[in-house]
Amino acid sequence: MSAQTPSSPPRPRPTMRHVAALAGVGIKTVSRVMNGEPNVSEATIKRVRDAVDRLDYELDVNAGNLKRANGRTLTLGLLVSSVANPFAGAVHRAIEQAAAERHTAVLAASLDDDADREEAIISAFLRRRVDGLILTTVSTSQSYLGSAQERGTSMVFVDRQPIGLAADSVISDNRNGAATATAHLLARGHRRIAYFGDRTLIQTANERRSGFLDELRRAGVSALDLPVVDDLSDEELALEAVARVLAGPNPPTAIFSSQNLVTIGAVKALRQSGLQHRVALVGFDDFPVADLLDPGITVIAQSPSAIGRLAADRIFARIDGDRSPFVNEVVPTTLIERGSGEIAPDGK
Amino acid sequence: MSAQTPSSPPRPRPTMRHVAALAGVGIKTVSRVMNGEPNVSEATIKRVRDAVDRLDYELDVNAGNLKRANGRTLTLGLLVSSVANPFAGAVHRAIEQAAAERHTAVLAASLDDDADREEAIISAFLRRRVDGLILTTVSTSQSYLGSAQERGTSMVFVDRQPIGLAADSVISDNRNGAATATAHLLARGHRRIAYFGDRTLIQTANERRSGFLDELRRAGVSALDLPVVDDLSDEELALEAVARVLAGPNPPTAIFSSQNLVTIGAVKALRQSGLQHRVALVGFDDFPVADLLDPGITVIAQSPSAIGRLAADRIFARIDGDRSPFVNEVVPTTLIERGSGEIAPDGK
DNA sequence: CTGAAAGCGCTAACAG
DNA sequence: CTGTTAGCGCTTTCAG
Repeated sequence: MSAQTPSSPPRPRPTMRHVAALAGVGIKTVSRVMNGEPNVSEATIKRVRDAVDRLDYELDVNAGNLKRANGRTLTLGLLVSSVANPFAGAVHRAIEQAAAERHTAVLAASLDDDADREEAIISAFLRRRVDGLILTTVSTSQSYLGSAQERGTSMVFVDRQPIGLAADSVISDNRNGAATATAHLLARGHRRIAYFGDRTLIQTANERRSGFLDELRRAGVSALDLPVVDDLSDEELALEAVARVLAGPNPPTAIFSSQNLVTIGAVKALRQSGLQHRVALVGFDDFPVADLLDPGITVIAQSPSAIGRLAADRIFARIDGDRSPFVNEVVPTTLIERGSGEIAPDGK
Repeated sequence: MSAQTPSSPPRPRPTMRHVAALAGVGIKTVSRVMNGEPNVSEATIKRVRDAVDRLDYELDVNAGNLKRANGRTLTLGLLVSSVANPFAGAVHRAIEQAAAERHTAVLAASLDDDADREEAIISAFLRRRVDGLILTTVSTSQSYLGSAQERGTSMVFVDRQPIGLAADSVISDNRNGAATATAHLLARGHRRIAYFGDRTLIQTANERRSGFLDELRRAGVSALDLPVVDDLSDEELALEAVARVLAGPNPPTAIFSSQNLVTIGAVKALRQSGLQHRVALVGFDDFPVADLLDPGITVIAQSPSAIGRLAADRIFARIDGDRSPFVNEVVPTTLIERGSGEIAPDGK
């Protein structure tokens, strides 16, 4: 056990030369052993290993990649809305798992829907020469990534499609998911359905809104006089907006909320008005213990881990040289009935 | 907008030499401009900038760090139980925020409480020459980190204290938090309190268990015949264990659950037995919408973002050369009353 | 204010 | 099977 105080000047870090000297071999032989290359005798391997252990030597991968032929850094850059967000966490987890199998490390960063920081964060990844980029972007164009792409940095967009750039992407079936939610409410007889959505600058929010409106049109229900509220960026705003609509004239018999925090805000507003068992609610995106609420919350669940896995598979295929045309993979959503979405227009 | 198919052989990436040639200056001048060093005329700066823009040049920080005096990679390695876990996500977020202010990137990895992978993951960080390590470990000794520490890799342990190694750490006040929860139940008159805990190999689980037992002792309540169940590693196991205890002879009038998933398992078990309004429950660690359940779940809340911020502050202080003695920072917990913990022994 | 030379730690290409 | 030489892209040192 070391002292209770940090060791003063750090002890110098051994290099391959030190290992080579101690083992009495050439530096290239050490390199061979460290990288598991063939053509080294068992005896030599052992001598090198011993020297490595004695010195506690750790290979410097950054130095190696400088000269290495393919220039791979075995590092991925992941940009998500926020690493604290459960959806992003699940995506991250799946990517990390796939990356670990390839001895690849993951740099993660949060964008917080701040378009101004997007380019700076990605630039930081690029300066580190990541092999690939997995991105959830918010700015209005990703064309600035064109040259990085041409230089061999693979990239796949997650939960977003790139704008002004051709690239792979993996997204939830936002439009159909929202349509399914809407159809579910229509099937129960609802005609007065309110929509509460996230910021319209976010692509997925727009898609979900479109899915909602599509389905109404398909059913021949005019959306003209239905409450449609956008830009609900947090629970607080959502609660207020839903409460206002519920208290207004001609209140809706059902609600479709396009995002997690909006759904929770809606639940709170319904409770405050005592309407949680009389007004139907379907939310987009599942959340923990949604089944333990009263009523249980019916949701359109996404598959974040499937999205992460697909994104990882895609990027590694590209890194491995796949030159097939870009694809947009659409991951289906699932309707989970838990009670809130099955309330009839008359509150039964 | 580029083509719908990836560009065939990647176009070569420009280096400083290319920029220097195009700008008609020496390579060192480009270096000065890219790093914001002084002693370059405005005119020269502009010519370099123009060349950089024309070529879309990005500095290679890995190459630079090779020769750079302090050898800083501006990279941190973060090891958590799982990046998909909300506690870890909040810690990560806070660390990332502090890191961004210092232009430092964060490599994140999940350990999944698998002691065998711990050393391998950390070794991967070390091979990338991270400036610092922020770690949630599970193995029985971290003495293998001694040499990395002596060589100047800063490290702080989060949610854990290192074993066999002296280093900084930042943890929740697990023991007092658990004692507070127990005292809260004792104060309501409960004497028959059951404990349900996570795997005992996890340090925090042990601390919480100790806090529970401490407080009983302090109150003169024997824990000998109280139900104490450990090693509940998931919701399913917790549900079964709680259900079994509730159905057994002499069931408890109150429950203390030492972790998130255990708490949720307990909630489900109580519901299944219809006892959610008759048996008190206090859980360690808060979770989303705990206030929307019926009853609301009383918890001992941690401050993951405070923990992350403190850990980041600590590691950056060390990276900046702070040589003061190692400290263990203990972050207080907060009791949040929501109903489930305020049920009296007679179910009122 | 600017640039040439040396070399960071490693791997590629070769020669033995 | 092993070692030597060159040089990855950059920063340092030092001379202009």
